[in-house]
Amino acid sequence: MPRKIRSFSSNQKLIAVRRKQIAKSAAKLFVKQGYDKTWVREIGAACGMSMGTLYHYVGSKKDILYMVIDQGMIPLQGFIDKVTANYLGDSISPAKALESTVKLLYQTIEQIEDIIAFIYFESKHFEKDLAKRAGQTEMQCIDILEQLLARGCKTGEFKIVEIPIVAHNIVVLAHMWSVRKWFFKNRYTFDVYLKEQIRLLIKSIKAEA
Amino acid sequence: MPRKIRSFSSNQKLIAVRRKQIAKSAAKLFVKQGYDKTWVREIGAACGMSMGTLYHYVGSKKDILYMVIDQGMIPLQGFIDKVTANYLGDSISPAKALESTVKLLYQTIEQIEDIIAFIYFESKHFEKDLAKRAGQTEMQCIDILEQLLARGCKTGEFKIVEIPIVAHNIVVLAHMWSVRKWFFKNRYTFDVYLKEQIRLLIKSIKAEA
Amino acid sequence: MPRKIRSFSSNQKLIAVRRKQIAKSAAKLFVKQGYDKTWVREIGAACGMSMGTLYHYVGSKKDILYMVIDQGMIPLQGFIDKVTANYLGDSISPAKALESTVKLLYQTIEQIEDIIAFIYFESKHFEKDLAKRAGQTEMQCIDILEQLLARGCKTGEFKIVEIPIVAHNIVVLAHMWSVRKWFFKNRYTFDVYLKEQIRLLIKSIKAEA
Amino acid sequence: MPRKIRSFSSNQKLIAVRRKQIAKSAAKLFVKQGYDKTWVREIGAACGMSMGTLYHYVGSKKDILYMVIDQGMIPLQGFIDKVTANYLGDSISPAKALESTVKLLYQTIEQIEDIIAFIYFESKHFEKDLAKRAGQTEMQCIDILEQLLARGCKTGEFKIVEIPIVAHNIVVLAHMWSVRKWFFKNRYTFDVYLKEQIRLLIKSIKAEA
DNA sequence: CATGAATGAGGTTTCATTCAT
DNA sequence: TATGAATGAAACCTCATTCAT
Repeated sequence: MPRKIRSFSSNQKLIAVRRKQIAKSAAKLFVKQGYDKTWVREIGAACGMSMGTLYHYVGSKKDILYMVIDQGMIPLQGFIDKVTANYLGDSISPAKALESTVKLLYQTIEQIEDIIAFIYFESKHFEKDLAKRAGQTEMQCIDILEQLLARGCKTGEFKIVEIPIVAHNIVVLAHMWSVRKWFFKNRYTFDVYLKEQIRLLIKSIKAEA
Repeated sequence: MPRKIRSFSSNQKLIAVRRKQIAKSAAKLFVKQGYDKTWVREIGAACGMSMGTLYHYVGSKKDILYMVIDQGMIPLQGFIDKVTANYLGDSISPAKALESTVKLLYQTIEQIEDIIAFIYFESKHFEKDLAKRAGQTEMQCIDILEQLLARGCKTGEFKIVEIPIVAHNIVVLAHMWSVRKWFFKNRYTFDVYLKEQIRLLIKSIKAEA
Repeated sequence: MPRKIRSFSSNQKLIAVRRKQIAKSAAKLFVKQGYDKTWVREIGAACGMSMGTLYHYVGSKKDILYMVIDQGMIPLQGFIDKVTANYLGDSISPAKALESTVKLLYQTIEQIEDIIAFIYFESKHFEKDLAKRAGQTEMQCIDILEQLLARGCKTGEFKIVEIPIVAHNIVVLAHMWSVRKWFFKNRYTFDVYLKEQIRLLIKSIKAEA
Repeated sequence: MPRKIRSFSSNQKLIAVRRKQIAKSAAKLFVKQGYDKTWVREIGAACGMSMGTLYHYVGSKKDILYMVIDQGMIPLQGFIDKVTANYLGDSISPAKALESTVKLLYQTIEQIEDIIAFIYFESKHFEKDLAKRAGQTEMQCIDILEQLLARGCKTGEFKIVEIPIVAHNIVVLAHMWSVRKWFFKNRYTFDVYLKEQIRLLIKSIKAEA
């Protein structure tokens, strides 16, 4: 259920084009400066629209924020779809499926690392509505991971006491690559970080001989 | 080196008392509403001071923010001191020392969970100065953990490829109890969360037989 | 090198118009009430702009002060140009040239008497930058007078021991018509004041037979 | 008629002592920073009184300003008395009397140059009442000079068209040593300035042979 | 007689949104 | 459909003065 956004235009195609332009420019600015410190005027300038024009396609600054978050979540939706299609079935071993899924998750999150960091730093200022929207996609990711972990436990490959905690850890540690860049930037490449986290994860959950 | 804060009073004891009152009230409001959305007037009202009075003990709103962060860091400093005194020596086995330290870290962070969450959500808007101040304490925690992990590797109890990543994970997952309350609140008690994270940690790093 | 002043408009012509309006209204108010006791709100009201509008064409109250001073200095710049063009050459006798120049100087200063008085009363509170800007124009006037006086000394028409003091006296006494209106207003017309000061000046410097 | 200043004390002697302390400290601060930018708190600190104590001897910040100006005018009153006693009679030649008087005037004003500059820069902010008070002393000086000049005209030593203008010039140029220090400081000593101004004055008014 | 903690009205500046052209 | 000038509420900080002790 997308947020209803006011527009003074009736040309649906044009609306879509303009909104995508707006969201793209706004995303960059929001990420760089934060939501509050970005002026609508700046967003307009960044996408070559006057303020009047911008307000023809968008009802408020909040609307733009919603658009940015929604745009940002698209790759994660892609991740969910892909995993659901490929890794949730019984055809692959749980360990393999988990590893592939985690790898894909990390890569997806790295793709949108700016948005991820932005959400961490600004979500407090989100209205309930928006926070829930951002949280939902994430919950779906956790959900998928829980399913994979559960399957591994059932087959005896994994031994886990609290599946939600493990699933949650996976997601959070994927986020941290973006959120705590200041710590990792000069220490590791993404590939090393990913490989190491997967190693630790597997070791922590695999059933012992 | 504490930040120099202006005061119009010369009664050091009173200054300390008032500032503690201010920091306490401000912390609550900052955590609830964010820094920008909290008015100085509100802080004054919350601690029963007029704005004029408040500004006798504090030079600016920024000063209050510094005080809040500094106050918040005190328990963590205590943690650092305690661990340095008790667990860094050779008298205890690395595994025991690590477990005690992690437990203490989690408990300490839980104590100041509001501040921790606040820092996560607002640090992006902090001035360099303040960000560094908040980051420093955390780096000290990571540092201590790295030492403990290194000792465990040397004795052969642990087997770790990238110590900084493990240390970092420990701290981050401790934070997450505060930052992502919305996820855990209705699922686990703090004790279960703590116990489970420790179990996962130990399993992920212990040398295999 | 004019001060860079922020504006949110890109219509240069409009900016110029609005700024002139603002400077004009502000000048009146500054002169009447002083800088500190004039509110930006008042300036806005005086030129029919809301505060928001005013701040579209001006970055700060200080900017307005700069504009007022710069506007005020324009006639003096005109004076300098005119004298440089007409009276600094050898074509006119030094006495004639001096007399014409002083007359023009007095008339110019009378034109901007409000600004002159304002600068006397407020320059102490100006930032270095602005004080220098206001002082520079005046130094140019003194400089021109020194040249004229020096030429008169060379031709033997004048006999002066300390040229800078005489030049300085000329400028100061021209200012005084503005600064000390309370003394002269009910005693003399501008023309009598001017004529008399010129007479005294000439007598004080002319070489005796 | 001195301004009536409120006091909570009834010990007249103590009142006088305290007020003198206050005026002295305040004068320094007013001169250095201007009236508005000097806090009552600062004045208190500068003369070692708490704000409460200060307000026992003084009714308001304005009162302090009055005291400072009145204190500052005392040397000028001395000048007036001395000249009245010594130079207004017929016993000395007008030229001699004028020269001595002008010299004394310049010296007196130099003594209180800070206050003189302060009055120039701040008098705009004075209430009518105070402006008049400061102006009155000055008018007395001008008056004395006018008498001396008039006598010289009567004896035929001077030839002056507009006596008030000359008298006024004398006073103003004496002030300028204080007000425009930035111009003279690096060019002349006080003695040279004084001597030169007297020479110019005499030449401009003496009757020709 | 002395103290200094408390008060609170008042001025500058920001920036999302509207609406006439 | 596009423009951008205009609006004005809202928030930080200052500092003279009072009054309980």
